[in-house]
Amino acid sequence: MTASDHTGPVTLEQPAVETARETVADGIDRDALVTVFGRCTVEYDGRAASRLEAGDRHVMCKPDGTTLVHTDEGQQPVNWQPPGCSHEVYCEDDALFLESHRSTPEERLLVGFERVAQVSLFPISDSSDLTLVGTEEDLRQRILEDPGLLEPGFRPLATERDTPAGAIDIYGEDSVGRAVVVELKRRRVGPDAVSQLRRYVDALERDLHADASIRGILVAPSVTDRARGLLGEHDLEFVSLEPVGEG
Amino acid sequence: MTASDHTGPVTLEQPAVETARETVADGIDRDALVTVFGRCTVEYDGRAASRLEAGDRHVMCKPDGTTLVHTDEGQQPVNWQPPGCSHEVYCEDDALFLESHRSTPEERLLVGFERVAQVSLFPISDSSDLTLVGTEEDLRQRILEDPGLLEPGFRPLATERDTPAGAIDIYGEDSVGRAVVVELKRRRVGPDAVSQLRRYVDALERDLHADASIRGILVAPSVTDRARGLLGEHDLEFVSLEPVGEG
DNA sequence: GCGTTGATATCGAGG
DNA sequence: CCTCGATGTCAACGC
Repeated sequence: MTASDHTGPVTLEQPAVETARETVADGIDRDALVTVFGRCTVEYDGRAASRLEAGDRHVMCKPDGTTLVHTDEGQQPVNWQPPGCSHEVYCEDDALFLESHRSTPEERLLVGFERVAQVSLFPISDSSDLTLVGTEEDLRQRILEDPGLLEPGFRPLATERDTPAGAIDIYGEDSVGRAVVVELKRRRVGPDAVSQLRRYVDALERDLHADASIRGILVAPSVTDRARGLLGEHDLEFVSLEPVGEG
Repeated sequence: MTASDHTGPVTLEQPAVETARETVADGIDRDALVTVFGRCTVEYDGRAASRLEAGDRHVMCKPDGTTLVHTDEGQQPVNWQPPGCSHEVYCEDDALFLESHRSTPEERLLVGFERVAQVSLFPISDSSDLTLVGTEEDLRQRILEDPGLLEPGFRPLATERDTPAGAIDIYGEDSVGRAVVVELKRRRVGPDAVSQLRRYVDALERDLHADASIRGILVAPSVTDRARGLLGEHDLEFVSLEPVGEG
């Protein structure tokens, strides 16, 4: 390893299409992150089908098989292909084509550049992990470490307890020994979460052949009006709690 | 307007941080799409909180306020900020900082480059619209144009019919005049869709004070085993249909 | 592979 | 603004 290994990006501006093709092919071959900017059309066919007429876009091809087509607006790419695809690049009729394909499901993305304004290759290999705080897992830990946050006398007995309807976030007992199903959400909840909790409570009642009713408690920072109504209809309860303290 | 307005991308390689700052600031000011590649740390604080240690990443700032931080892997950015944020750029301790901020909710993304390998400005303004086929809306149109696809004698009466639980995709009557609630899904469905349909049927029964039971039909290409079981438990029906014909 | 659920989901429509 | 549901959701984890 020498200092020359720290090669920076390679950039071509306004390249001829054949030059662009060679450079992109080389980048893909060397597992570089490749970007192409220029005027292009985009076609997708697979889980759905779409077409985008000519316009200026920024295309990124990652060594893991991802392709992203970005315009000047929006967090989401206007078109894309997920990881695991194989990239191909070729010229035809004086245009540069980037094609990204996979099976299961069968889908294909084709980007055709009538004009290439820039091609860049970025040597990149990022091993750093993101540390994230404030997830549903944090909320679970918070309750397991201090079950009294749910209600005085609550005792957790299991997490991820499986039922025919799916896994229960926290299963436990209240101060008088009644079974409790706890469903956690890291943010404000709507009707879906109530239905989900109801499914778990129903499934557990069948599982346990319970004579006494099982309590269901939804834990989240807050709840919408419609969801609160559903909670009442289904005899479910709500406890307000955030994933991190002092939030 | 002259031909010189068709200025291509501006690219700097291995710029000094102050030069990079000026160029990025100029790009943001001129509503260009700005990319910065180099070794950086990333901090986020808002709906959750996260930190990413130093590594090589590709950062994109869009004129609509979006920021995206991409590594060599994954379709999703490792960190980001949604549209509507304000970009800021400054130097401190010989490092280049990109800061993206918004309120409601209060959140902030800070990218600190200890080394900038490339800065690019892309002049871009894309007006082209994506045409997409194979959506839930296509499935609805397909049934409305040929209600017999659902079952012989089905008559649609309304779409988006509102109930206290939300809007029903298609409301209609079967061949003997019974009310039918139709829930559409463009792809294979799990338990959630069954619960959703059950909510709608329940809400409509209350709304209509119906003595006769209301039928609920889930329309999708296919259904998981667990969802099929739930359909049976809840007296709901399933019809297999895809968003596009000959799919 | 499929099934299920979480996510800083994102996005758009509607009130 | 908030609420609600679709998405070519994506991604992780379990089976």
